[in-house]
Amino acid sequence: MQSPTWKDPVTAADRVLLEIQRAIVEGQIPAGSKISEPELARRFDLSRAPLREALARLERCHLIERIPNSGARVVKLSVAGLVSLYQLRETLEGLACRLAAEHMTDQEIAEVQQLLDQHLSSQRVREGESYYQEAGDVDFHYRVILGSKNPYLINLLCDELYFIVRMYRVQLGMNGPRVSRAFDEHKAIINAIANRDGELADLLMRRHIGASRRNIESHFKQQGN
Amino acid sequence: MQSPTWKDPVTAADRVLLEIQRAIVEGQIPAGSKISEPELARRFDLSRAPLREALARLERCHLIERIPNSGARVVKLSVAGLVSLYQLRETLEGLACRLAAEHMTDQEIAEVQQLLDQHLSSQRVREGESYYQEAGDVDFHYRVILGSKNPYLINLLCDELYFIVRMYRVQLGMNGPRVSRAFDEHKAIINAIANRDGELADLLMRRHIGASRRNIESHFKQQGN
DNA sequence: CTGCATCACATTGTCGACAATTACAAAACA
DNA sequence: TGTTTTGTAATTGTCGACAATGTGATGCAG
Repeated sequence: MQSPTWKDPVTAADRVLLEIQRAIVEGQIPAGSKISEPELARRFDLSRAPLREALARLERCHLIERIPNSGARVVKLSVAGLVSLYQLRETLEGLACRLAAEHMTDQEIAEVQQLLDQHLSSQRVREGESYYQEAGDVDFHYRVILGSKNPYLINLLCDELYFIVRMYRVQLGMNGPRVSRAFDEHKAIINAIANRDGELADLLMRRHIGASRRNIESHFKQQGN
Repeated sequence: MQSPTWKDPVTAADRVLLEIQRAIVEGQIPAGSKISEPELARRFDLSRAPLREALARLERCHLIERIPNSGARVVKLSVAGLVSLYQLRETLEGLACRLAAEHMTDQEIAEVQQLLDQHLSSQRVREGESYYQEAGDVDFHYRVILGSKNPYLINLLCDELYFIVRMYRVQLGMNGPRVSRAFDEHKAIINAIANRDGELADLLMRRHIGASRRNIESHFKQQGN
C-alpha cells in the first residue's frame, strides 16, 4: 500500500529509501543493529550521497538514530517506546476524527462506508488472510486522517509515524486477531463522523487505538522482547 | 535560547542549519522565495553536501518545501496554515500537560513555579522588553513538554514544530501584548499540574494556546498577509 | 594483571566535478 | 497573435576521492 501523500520515487534516493524502510520494518535489518554506509552503498549499488539522503529521511520517521561522527543505528523496540508512540497516536488520530467530522464531504464519508462493507465481505471470504486485514485497517485510518484536511497532521501520521507503528506491528507478529472487533469499531467511528459528532468520533478512535495498543503490549510482554 | 534536546553543532551542516533557520524565521530569507543551493553554498562558504544535509532538516521542521529535480522554496505563511498548526499545537501541548501532571517530579514542578516568579518580577522591572517575555514563554512551555517524558512528543514540539511557530510569531511582530495575562495562565497551568490534575492542565493549556492563536490571527488579518 | 597511552584502521563528513533533469527563452508554425 | 517546439543555460542529483573524526587493538607503565 502506498500513501497518497507520496510522489512516486523519481530519484535514486527515493527508491533506496523505500527498500531500506521495508527491510527495517520487516526486521531484515535487525532492530538495534548498526548501519554501515559503505556496506549499504555496496548492497544497493549506489554512492553514499543518495544513501545519506535516504538515511536523513529514515531518521525523520524514527526508524534510525544518528550520532554525529559516529554513525546510525536501527531503533530498538521497547515497551516504553510503544506506550509513548501510542499515547501520541491516540491523541493525534482522535484529533483527526474531530476534524474529519467537520471537514469531510458527504461523498467522502459515503466512500469510506462503502469501503468498509467491501473489506468486511472480502474478509469473511478470505478468513485469516492477514494482509488484506492490515491493508484494510491502514486504508480506513488513512481516509479519516486525510479527511481532517490538516496538512501538518496528515504529514505527521502518514509519513513520520506510519512506519514505526508498522514496525511494532510487523515485528511482533500482530496480524491475526482483533479482526471482526476492529471492523465494528471502524463502523462506529465513521458513523459518528457521518453524524458530524466529532466528540464521539474522537472518543471512539482513542478507544480503538488504545485497544490495539494493549493488544500489542500483551504480545510484547509474553515474548519478552 | 537553545533547546535542551539539541547537541552543540559539531559539524558544518549543524552550524549552517542554525544560521539558515534564523535567517528564515526572521524573514531575512523571505517567505515563499526560492532557495538556490549554489547561492547559499557561496554565501555560507561551504560545499553543497553539508548544505543539502541542512536543507533536509529544514524540510523536517516545515521551514522549506522541496520538489525533486526542481528545488526548494521557503514556506509561505497563511491563515489556513496558522490554524492547522495551532490546532495541532493545542492538542499536543494539552497532551504534554496531561502527561506532565503524571510524570513530573515535585522538584521539577517547584522549579517551574520558581521560574515563573522570577520571570514575573523581571518582567515588571523591564516593562515592555519583549525578548525576555518570549524567552520566558518559550522556557515555560519547554519545561512542561520535557515534563511529559514522552520522547516522540518532545522531539515533535521542540524540534519539528518550534521553528515554524516562531516564524509566525516573529514575522507578524507578535512580541508585545498578552504579557500579564500569559503569566497568569502559566501559573494556573503549573498549579493544576502540581495538583496532579491532568484534565484541568490539559484544558487550561488548550485555552492558553487558543488565545495565542486568535491573537496572532487578528494581526494576520489586519495586515492582510 | 590492570589501566592508560599510542597507533593504525575504519567510518563519517566534506569537497569538486560530472550527469540528468528542468526551466526559460527564442524561434517556427498555425 | 497565440501556441508549440526546440535549444540553451542553470539547477539538482549523483559520483569518487580526500580530510576529519571516532574506534579498537597493541604495547607499555604501574
